[in-house]
Amino acid sequence: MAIKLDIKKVEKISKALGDPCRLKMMDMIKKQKNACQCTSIVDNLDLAQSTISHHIKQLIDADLLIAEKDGRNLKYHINKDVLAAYIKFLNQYES
Amino acid sequence: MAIKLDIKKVEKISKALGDPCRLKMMDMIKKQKNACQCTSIVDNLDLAQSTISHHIKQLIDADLLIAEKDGRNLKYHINKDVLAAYIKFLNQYES
DNA sequence: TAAATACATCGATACATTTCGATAAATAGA
DNA sequence: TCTATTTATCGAAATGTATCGATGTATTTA
Repeated sequence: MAIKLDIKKVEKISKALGDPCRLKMMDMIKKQKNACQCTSIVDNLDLAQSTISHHIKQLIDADLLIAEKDGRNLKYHINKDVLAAYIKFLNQYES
Repeated sequence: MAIKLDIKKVEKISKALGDPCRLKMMDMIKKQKNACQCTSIVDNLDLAQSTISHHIKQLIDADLLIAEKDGRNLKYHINKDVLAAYIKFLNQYES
């Protein structure tokens, strides 16, 4: 079933995507077959671990990422349903 | 020809869409057949004219809106090419 | 030409976000 | 159980954004 986003949610998703670090994270997670650990993000971006954690939280709060426990680590993957809903919302402006 | 967005541009567009006032403006402009004057936005949102002007500037700087002179007024309409390119960028994350 | 209208710009203030280091919490493995 | 590892949280400092009122600029119309 398709998700329907309200305007508040669209705002939150847009905000989450409006930062270079978070866009890079999305890229990394996508490239690593939609599963990526926080530690490997810390290794690849030149930011403190607490900062990365803060950014991930925002992507999760926007429902763009889903976290999944994997032993001691967390693996993240992209929430395609929400992304699709966001794209659908934007498509509205195209017609 | 299709527009290709770099990451900096994607960030800017996302940021522009990450504000409730600006989303409302996009809605208004869409509903008024993609052409809308600043004054009518001021009438509909409860914000000072200078604030509206500031928001419009950001949508224009992100190339989401195109301004067009219409006598003493400016008319705004949505830049569908840029919107399409933004959507295309996001689609990347879906596959 | 003068007045009115539409929009932009400026400076100030309030609010939000980014970033860090320090530290806490959870858990895997010795 | 103890230690090391992974992630989250907290408080503080720096930076960025939203908002306003006042004012500037351009243009239409009286």
